[in-house]
Amino acid sequence: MENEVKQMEQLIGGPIPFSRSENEGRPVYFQLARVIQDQIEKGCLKAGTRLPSERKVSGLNHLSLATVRKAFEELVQKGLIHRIQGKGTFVTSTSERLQKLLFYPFVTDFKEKPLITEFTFLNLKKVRGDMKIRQYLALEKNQNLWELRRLILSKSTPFVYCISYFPRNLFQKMGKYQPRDFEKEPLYIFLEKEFNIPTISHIELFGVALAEKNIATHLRINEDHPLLEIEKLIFTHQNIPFEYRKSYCVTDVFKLKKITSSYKSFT
Amino acid sequence: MENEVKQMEQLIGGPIPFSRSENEGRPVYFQLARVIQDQIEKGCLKAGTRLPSERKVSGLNHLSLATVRKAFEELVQKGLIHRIQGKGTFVTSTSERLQKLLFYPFVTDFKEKPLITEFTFLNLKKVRGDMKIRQYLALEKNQNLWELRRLILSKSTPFVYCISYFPRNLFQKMGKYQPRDFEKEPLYIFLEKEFNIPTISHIELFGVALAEKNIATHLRINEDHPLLEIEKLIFTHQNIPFEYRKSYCVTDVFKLKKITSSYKSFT
DNA sequence: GCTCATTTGTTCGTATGTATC
DNA sequence: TGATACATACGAACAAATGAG
Repeated sequence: MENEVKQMEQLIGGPIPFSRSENEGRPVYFQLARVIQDQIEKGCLKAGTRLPSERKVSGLNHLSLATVRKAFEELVQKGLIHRIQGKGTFVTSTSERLQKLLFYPFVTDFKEKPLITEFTFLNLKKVRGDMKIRQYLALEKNQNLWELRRLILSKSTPFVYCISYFPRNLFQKMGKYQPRDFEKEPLYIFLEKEFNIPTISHIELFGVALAEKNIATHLRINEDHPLLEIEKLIFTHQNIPFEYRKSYCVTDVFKLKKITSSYKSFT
Repeated sequence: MENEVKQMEQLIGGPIPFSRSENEGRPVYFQLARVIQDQIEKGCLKAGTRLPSERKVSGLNHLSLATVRKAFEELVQKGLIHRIQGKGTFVTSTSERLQKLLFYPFVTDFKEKPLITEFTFLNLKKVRGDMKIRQYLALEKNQNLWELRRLILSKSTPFVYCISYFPRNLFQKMGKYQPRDFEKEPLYIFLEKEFNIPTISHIELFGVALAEKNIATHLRINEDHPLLEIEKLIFTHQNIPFEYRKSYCVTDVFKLKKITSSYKSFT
């Protein structure tokens, strides 16, 4: 514990890499927030680690408490850190950040709770991938991909067939895991824990597709059955894409639910 | 201008309906924010109106500037108000809040910009509506609905068929508008301006449907063509639903795009 | 183009309350 | 109980943007 805090002091408690004379027009709190965010994005500050206290940062850097506070609040708003009264300030993990953001929230009706789902590992192999996918993931010529196929079930009934692609250079040791490892927790939690790649944002494209034979078999439906097709590109810090995913969903009974709010609701 | 501010002072610049002795454990800034939010939700403070300045609220209510500031910041985070240096603090309108939240952002690819779309009015009539819709919109027994049908086009090609339902009691004079009124701006802007009902949040259910004859004709496709079906329930303040919408989208060329971020990106 | 009053934005300092261990 | 850390609240000063004159 003591050791962790010591380490942080060197990073952001010590001399912060900006001087107040050449502050480039940006306010001090903004620059401080930037420096801390950089540490988090570079992976120096890992999920769960405690930052030094307001007072320490304020004292060591000759800043007002209010300034440090404002910098911290910036990062709280972004979901990068969270603060617990009496305990301290901590780097937020992907699972904490996405706790309420289910990737496959299927329901029968607006007011129903999402299905409880389980994943089944089907297949993991090395592939080159077609041009489109390689472009999405910004691959170099000599780089290859992992292709991961999974099935999502509810009460033992499969209803989503899911193909994921990952750049090999970011996930070199992915081949060493057991099928079980891909099934016991959401993938983005697995990826943060094992590869230190947090999930920050994603873009989805929704369309319709007809089931081809292989997929139809796994989903226990007829060939050419209409399916909800979702293409998803998933990003880590600094808008770097690390996964392209294609999902085929049976929506005869359950439908995919998305909630959008223009602002945080009152608590 | 002077008159507007005067009016506000009576509302939130005057004696605020809480006394510091019986503050119920909630912090002062929180109670102040709550009072202002109530005024906005009740419609007393309409979109675009200016609130009294920090100093005025602070002085008239014997509060610290920092306390008023924190209350205002709460409401800024929620998107209810926005502040402009040198000008003042203003109630945010729906169109400002949803400016970047397109309802039908269709694209050919992840990186492409959304299609420019136009709406065509098809039909508006009074209906009773089936049980399901009446439940969604929490209708009383004697209340009826408006049914609005529209077509969404891009470059004169129709690709979304859209049926909306509204409770008649909230939109009594809807029948008096011309088709043109439904076509010249997004519906949520029209509804805020004409009926003073801001759009705050919505829930969507995504599924697949086959085109029935009437819809297929309008969309210029074959019957039973597979379509992306979106059911949407739209809410105003205090989670009150005011529209149920069903959209049928042709996704052969363009796909619906959704962006999800676990936190605000840096600017 | 300039000045001045107004309004929000930033930064400093201080004190006290409250949760955690 | 005490030490630590965040949360709330107050007061003050100056910077920066805006708009009216």
